Amino acid sequence: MVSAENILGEKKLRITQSRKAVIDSFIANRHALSQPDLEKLLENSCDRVTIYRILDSFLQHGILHKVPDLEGTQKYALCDSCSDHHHHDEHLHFKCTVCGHTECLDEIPMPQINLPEGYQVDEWNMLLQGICGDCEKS
Amino acid sequence: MVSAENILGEKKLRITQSRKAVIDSFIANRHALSQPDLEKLLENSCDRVTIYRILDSFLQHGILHKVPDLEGTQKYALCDSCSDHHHHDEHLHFKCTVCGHTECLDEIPMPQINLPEGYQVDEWNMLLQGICGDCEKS
DNA sequence: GTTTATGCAAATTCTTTGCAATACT
DNA sequence: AGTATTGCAAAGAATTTGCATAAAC
Repeated sequence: MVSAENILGEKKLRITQSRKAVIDSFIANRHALSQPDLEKLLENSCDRVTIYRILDSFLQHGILHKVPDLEGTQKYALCDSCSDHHHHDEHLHFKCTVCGHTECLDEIPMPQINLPEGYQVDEWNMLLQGICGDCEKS
Repeated sequence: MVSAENILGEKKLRITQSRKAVIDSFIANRHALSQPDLEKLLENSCDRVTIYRILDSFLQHGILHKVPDLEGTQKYALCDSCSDHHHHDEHLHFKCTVCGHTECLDEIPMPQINLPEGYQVDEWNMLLQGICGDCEKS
């Protein structure tokens, strides 16, 4: 089981209340969160600006990765196997148009793609949109 | 050859200076553009707010589609075969980390993906990032 | 005690809305 | 002429920066 302390300790980052609160939000809500989402969740425990800075720092240290979205505001999710400055989030993202949540589908392999000559790919991101298993039942 | 007048005529939209200017920007720059990009390109020919409204209208009429991006500001590109209210942009997007441009790779087929039971997909978007053919040469 | 992170204030950028004036058919 | 689009003003979000205070090691 991942804990905020574990994650911060591994990355040799100071264990602060704000950082723990941000990580705990991602653990509790299993879907991707934006800065405004976090601001609402944490309005009593930490400042708006602090959240921006924590998100930046977590991106750099491979604790969070960016999640593609077509709504304008950037979303983030916990990394599974990212190292500093290099992300290895080769997985799919699924956004449900009913509940609005975006989840990482880690277990599904990324498909093979043949690019034209001369293209060099470092990172790839995929966003599927539709109705998730939970929402379809209701 | 596509022209702004053709596109607007087909969609039965009024042919205005601003709309032509927006479409011409997309034709001239072959990569995806954001509202701020357009605002710079068109600062003498049309108003900031007008650009937002044109982008909305073009999305609805299938003239433009959203392009996934991890930088926060939404990007748009010309649709190839979209109809009103339903987009068929099942193609890849490639963002070059050197020149910063995102292009549509229409000729590459979207790979097949097997989702878990109960997921229903309406739309899918893919963003590859790396170095494009042009930038790699230099 | 030293260093790093946080909070607050303020500025900047991005986006939306209302309404009167203008341009299009 | 009639209708749809635009421009302007202004408000509301989202994001960034600087600096003094507070928390972590």
